[in-house]
Amino acid sequence: MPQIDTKTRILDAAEHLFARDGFHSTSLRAITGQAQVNLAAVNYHFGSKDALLQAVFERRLHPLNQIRQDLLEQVLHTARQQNIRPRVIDLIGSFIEPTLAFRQSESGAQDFTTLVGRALVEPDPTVRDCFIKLVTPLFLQLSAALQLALPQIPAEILQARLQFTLGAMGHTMCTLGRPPLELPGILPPLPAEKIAELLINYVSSGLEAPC
Amino acid sequence: MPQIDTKTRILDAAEHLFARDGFHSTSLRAITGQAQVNLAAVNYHFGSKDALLQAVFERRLHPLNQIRQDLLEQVLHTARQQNIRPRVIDLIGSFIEPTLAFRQSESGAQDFTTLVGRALVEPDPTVRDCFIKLVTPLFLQLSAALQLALPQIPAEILQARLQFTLGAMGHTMCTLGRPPLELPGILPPLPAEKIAELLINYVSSGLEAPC
DNA sequence: GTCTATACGATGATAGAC
DNA sequence: GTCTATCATCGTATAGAC
Repeated sequence: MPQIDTKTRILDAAEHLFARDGFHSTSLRAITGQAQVNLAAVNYHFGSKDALLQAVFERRLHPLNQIRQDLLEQVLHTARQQNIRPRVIDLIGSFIEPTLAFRQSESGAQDFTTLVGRALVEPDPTVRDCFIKLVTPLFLQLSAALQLALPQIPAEILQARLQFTLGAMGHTMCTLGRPPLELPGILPPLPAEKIAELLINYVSSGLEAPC
Repeated sequence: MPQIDTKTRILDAAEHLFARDGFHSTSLRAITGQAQVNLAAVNYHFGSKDALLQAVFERRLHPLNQIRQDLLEQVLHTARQQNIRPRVIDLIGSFIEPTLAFRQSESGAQDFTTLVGRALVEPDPTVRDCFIKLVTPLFLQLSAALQLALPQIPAEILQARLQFTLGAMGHTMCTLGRPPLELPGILPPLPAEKIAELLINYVSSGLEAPC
């Protein structure tokens, strides 16, 4: 009798191996081997390898996006009440801070951020689209909120800047555990909370820059 | 008789397939098949699959880094002559603009930027280290130059911000060709030159932000 | 419902004859 | 250098035990 149920064991193993080796380089046999379950269990519980990938994304993203969305709406609500524009730093904070907190708390979350980093640069639609469609709704909300906070910035410029932000954030999250550039002349890495604070500061400044 | 020599055909095919499918998911057979050369030719010309990857990186990075370094030294030289601090926007421009120009000009450069994007998030040292060691010298020079331009920023903060910059830049370069988020509510993408200008503006602002 | 054992067809790696 | 026979491994499907 396993302590953890089969579905979870498969998800944990898949998350780890997809992050470490990439989706296409990871075989179902490697996953079921690590999870100590039968090969066919993947097909039984998830239907296919693609569906398993989607389940790996959903398990983490659904609760995380819920938190981010709640925070975002809270920021917007407060601003509306006070009849002022929301602050960029608060909007961005509602997006970045839960991500960081989540990454620190849950075991396997580090693997997950690596997987997200991979998905962001993946040209193959199997992996990329699977991730993109889960974050797009929230991303559009954030985009609209930032447009509200920065009405003087043209929409297409703001959108480009949001892409830069996504890149900075994704890269930071998925390389947080590792040494930044493993070579001499590099200072020891800062603690994750400090990095998050610096990142929010950095991207806020970039988003608000005069055109 | 081929119009292009065997080594180049292998490099072109490897660059394309490594970018599209990832290093580990690309077989030598796929490469030699696309290049229309014999399977053994890879081992003859490059020695191994790993060495081929390194050659793919070097072919693009050596000339590109040379240009970036020349530009960087030119910016530093001008500042020294005028006895003023170099401007962040010029330093960052010397790093980003040649990359963009190169990406636009050379065929296959788009594949290459995708490959770089992959290398930046790759946990496996085979791919990652191979790339990192080729960009580190220039990266350290840029880091030192920015420290000169921004003496009021503590070194460890500047270093974190440089990592954010690397993330924003890497992500931008490797997703330039694709639609940013392929869903409704998204505006048509801007031309690459405009994106580069916005990116330089964005990261400069982020780097210079008050602590 | 859950899980296991096993099989299938496809694809790719490997090594030895030519 | 090339071709080919052989073998390993892939994702998926199915039959049946608990």
